[in-house]
Amino acid sequence: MLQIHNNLTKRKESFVPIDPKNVRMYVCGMTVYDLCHLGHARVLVVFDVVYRYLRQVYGAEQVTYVRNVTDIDDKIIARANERGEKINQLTDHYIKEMVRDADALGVQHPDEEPRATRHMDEIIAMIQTLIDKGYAYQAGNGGTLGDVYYDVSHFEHYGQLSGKNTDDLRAGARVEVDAAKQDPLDFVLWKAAKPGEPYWESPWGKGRPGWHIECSAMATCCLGNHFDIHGGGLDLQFPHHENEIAQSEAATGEKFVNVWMHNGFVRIDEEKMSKSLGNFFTIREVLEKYKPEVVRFFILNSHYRSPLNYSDKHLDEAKAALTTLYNALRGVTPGEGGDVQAYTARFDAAMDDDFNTPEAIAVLFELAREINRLRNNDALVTGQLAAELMRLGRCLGLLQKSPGEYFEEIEVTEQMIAARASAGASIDIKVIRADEKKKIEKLIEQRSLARENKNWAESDRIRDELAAQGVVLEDGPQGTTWRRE
RNA sequence: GGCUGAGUGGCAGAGUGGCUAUGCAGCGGACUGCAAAUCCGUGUACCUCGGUUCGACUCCGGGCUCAGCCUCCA
Repeated sequence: MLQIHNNLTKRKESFVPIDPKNVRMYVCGMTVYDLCHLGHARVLVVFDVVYRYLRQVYGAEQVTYVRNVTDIDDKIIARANERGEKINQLTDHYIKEMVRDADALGVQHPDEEPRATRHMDEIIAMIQTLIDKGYAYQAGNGGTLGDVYYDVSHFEHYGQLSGKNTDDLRAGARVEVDAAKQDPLDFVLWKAAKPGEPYWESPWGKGRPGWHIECSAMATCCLGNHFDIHGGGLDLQFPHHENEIAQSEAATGEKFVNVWMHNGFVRIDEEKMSKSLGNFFTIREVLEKYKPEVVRFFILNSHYRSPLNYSDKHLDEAKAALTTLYNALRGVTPGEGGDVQAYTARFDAAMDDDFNTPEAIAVLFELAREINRLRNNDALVTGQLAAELMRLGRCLGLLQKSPGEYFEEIEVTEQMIAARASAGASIDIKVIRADEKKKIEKLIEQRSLARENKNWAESDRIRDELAAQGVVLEDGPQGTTWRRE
């Protein structure tokens, strides 16, 4: 049975869906004013795997995954102003870029991707409900008329998720005191628009939502007042998720979420990667050096709640490990059936244990070794094991390409295209790839001829020539195979 | 200061009250024209000090160290 570490109770618990016919999960997605960095990649990949596994357990049609986009906030306004763009020009652009990155990483699309600006009615309605129920107030003297705040003192369970109590929070020197707030812990639900700022009409005048309310509104709108899983990066635990609980439960009078999941940080040199520290890598930058599947493997080779240290060395290791896995699949024709239960069971047991992907990956390597042991003796069983390896890999979003695709695919650069264009050759990427492949295979043929004649010098020369292009040759009983490094 | 989480072999990273994680790198062997890939074999690993126990890396307590949250951040 699936066990999940619930951050609300700080314990691993058996996962019992509210409705097994409709398991519902909401994950806080991006605020779209810049390219996604590796921290975002981790959220995308981790919850993609959660989604895939839930679909496997409960059925593909029985899971609803919602990942929102926050497309209005102070940083977006600031960035749009810097660039002299309209905010939706900016946000549309970065949403596209985000989708590109997510697709590259093999992240499946959520069932819904609501945007804050398209749920303004629900947001305003929820704020109104909070005011009506006495959980929110308009700023009085000293505040900007039209600001609406959430009254934390009215919400009994405030601090449960983050393990904080309101007295400690008030005592903390870092809580900024704002004259408009009745209590320093109160947070803004609706911000009055300053001149020149984008705004929506509301009962409190022109303005925009505060940071947390949009998630409460979108989550309850898409998934109902009470749903199963809410996820996001650990840095959202406080105050964002704490405030979401306060808003949602006060407004609906129902429990908001059963299970809270937070993935750990990506670190660089033992320090959190973050925008404020400026020590982040964008997904785009990393994908210039490593295949997306390598990045995905790197992320999943650590448990989602552990810190993940980024370095080229670790990515190189991930690449080597993935190569081993794909090597096992080479030259094998997958076949159904066979006695693979032991592997399935161990893999599922690992996933059932709070999505223990490193343990699940270990099972993949054991399959690979067994395939390599048997490949020259038992084609039938080898094929069955290979099919199992790919099937388990699918649950992690790994090993879904053919080994040929994985090893032979070349990066077609702008320069290559330009060079070919000026030479009058086709600039169709498929044609370029085919041409490159032909060139390599021609050289391999020449080398095979040399080897038949025991002309080792020529044979090695060709091998070195290809190696210089990043092509590795492997001589086997069935001839020579090649792969790109 | 308050509150979390973590400290495992050369590196990365799971896990368990007594029994092989796994990967990368290393070493020895097989295979190979040589390689590569692969297979076989190989490494006195569990921060520290006490306690519980027949037995603890694994449970409990103290200490040390690291990271994070308490302010925007996935």
